Amino acid sequence: MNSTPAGKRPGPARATIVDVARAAGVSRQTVTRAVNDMPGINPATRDRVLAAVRELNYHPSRFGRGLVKPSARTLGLVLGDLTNPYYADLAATVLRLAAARGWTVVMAEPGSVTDLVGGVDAVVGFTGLALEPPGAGAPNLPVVEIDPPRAHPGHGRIEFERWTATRDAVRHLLERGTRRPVVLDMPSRSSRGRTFVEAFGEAGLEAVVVDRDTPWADLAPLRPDALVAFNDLGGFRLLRELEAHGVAVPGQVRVVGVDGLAVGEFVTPRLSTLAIDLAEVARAALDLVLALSEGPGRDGASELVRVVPHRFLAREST
Amino acid sequence: MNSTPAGKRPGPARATIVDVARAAGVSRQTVTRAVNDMPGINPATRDRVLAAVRELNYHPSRFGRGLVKPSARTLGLVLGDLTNPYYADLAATVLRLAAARGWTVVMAEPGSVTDLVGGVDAVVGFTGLALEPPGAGAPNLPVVEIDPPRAHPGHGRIEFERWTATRDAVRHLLERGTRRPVVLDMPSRSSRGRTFVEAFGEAGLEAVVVDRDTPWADLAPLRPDALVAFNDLGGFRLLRELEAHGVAVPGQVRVVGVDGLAVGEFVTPRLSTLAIDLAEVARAALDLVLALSEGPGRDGASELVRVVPHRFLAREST
DNA sequence: CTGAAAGCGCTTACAG
DNA sequence: CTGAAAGCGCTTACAG
Repeated sequence: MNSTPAGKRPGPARATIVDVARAAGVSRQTVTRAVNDMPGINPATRDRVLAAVRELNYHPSRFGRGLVKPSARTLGLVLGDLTNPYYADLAATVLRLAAARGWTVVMAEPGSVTDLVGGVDAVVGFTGLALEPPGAGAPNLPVVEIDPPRAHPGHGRIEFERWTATRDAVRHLLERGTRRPVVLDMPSRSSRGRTFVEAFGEAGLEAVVVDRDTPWADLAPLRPDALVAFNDLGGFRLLRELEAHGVAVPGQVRVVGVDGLAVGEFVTPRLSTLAIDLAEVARAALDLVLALSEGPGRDGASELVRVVPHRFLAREST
Repeated sequence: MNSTPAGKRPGPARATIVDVARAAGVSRQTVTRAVNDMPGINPATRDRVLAAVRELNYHPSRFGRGLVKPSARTLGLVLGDLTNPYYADLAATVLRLAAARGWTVVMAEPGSVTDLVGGVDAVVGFTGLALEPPGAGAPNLPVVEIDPPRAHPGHGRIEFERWTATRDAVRHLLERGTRRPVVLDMPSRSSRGRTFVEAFGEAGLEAVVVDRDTPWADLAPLRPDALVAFNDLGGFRLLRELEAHGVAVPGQVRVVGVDGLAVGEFVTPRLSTLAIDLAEVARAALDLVLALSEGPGRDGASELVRVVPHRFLAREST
């Protein structure tokens, strides 16, 4: 009498709208009306349907529903290791903002971005170059990249403005007597590192650039009086090493980080840093994604970029 | 000749499998074969189809696909504010493990858990009591709760074993001369707080319990010589306040946290803490979810629980 | 207030 | 190697 194999069910098969309709003795769309709280349904009927819903433990399939109403949007959030509070803080804000806008958020690491394609309606994050899908050409999705090493045509972009804050930091360091600054950077050189080197240059100082993970043992021979860490986490590491070696901070060596992590308030001495308002980054990224998702004409390429400024936070380590 | 409204398209409508089939001059299932890299297709045909795929920027709808193959599983991860490294670290591990198992992870905050119901195939996390959906009865989903305040029938559960580590911590504190311990806890009293109070009791000491956010100004009158923070973040806060007030740690007051955050290594003095292996928690939770998702018989309720032990990490603050 | 029909985009047997 | 048919679970007009 029905199309299912009949008799014993193979397992805990989820109840469908048809099961509920049958149990309540109504049609499928009456179930829809009751479940989705739509008008034009007899209260008694609704109650009967909801009772059946409860009884059968029915939950609408997201697939069936998604097929029909394209409104349920899913955002792919691509971030580095959440173990780094910088990414975690950003994720926290994006999550909150996305939920407020009715989006669902799927998380992925840069390595598994391609799993996202086809599963989400838009992508936000530090996608890097991992975005190129293997076989099927570039994804048609709205993509917003945060602080990408280089612009990607067609993608939205959140750019970090570092000049003002970096100059502030350099001026601050100079005022405290810095003469031999060392900048710790990635082997491939980052925008943050270059900006610091240039700013020092403007001030008449030539900064030495070394690898971001260089231990103090290898730093000491350079006799630095200021260390620019690659990020706050690196700054924490430096602070610890300096303390272990009995080097006074900021007395002998000043240390500045980049990111503006909240935990920087808890280390000793508290870490001076180039902070960025992660909430603003998240907000800008989400706005851009929305614009890309809905806006039809993409003529003004300038529309695709949002700029968020850093600011220098002088705490105790400088 | 086709069923679409014809003529001008309303917007950037996504290409469907039918569009690709028409463009490549093949049937729908040949497109499926090419896109999903299935056997039994002429290489030339496949190339032609893939060319059309690229041209039309086609990506299979996750809804159409999901409707047919129930294999693409989605995990709902419910955690508190990722700003707390404890949750962030856990999220990082779950993400990695879930990806390895082929699951997609949707994140939600405890407040918006109900958005998840119907959108995911299982739920893991600190769901608390927020799990009760408003109208539609309890969800039929496999649910694994992490360290829940109380057991929830039918749900899987990751339990934290605190006794051993707590006794170790108390013994350690006593050896250092602790006589007036204060435990900072939630107003509603937590398992961690109660365990400490009992362990101190076993050792013949009566611990004073105060609110987790009590400032040092209100703590000082109690003349404590050991402070058990609610978690590591609270421990950091205490460390800072103590330093600001010129109180020696661990000389005058010993401080111990709970969580075992990696950043605890960077504060001064480094925070002693009750650590838990978050990777093990994540692994246990995922295993349980898998068992609940597939295992048919739920007779042995003992099967639904996994226990993960804390261990005491003596660092510098005690 | 309620229901019969059509269709969303895809895949899985089943024929050729 | 390729295609016609059926169906996954749901909602949206359209009739009654």
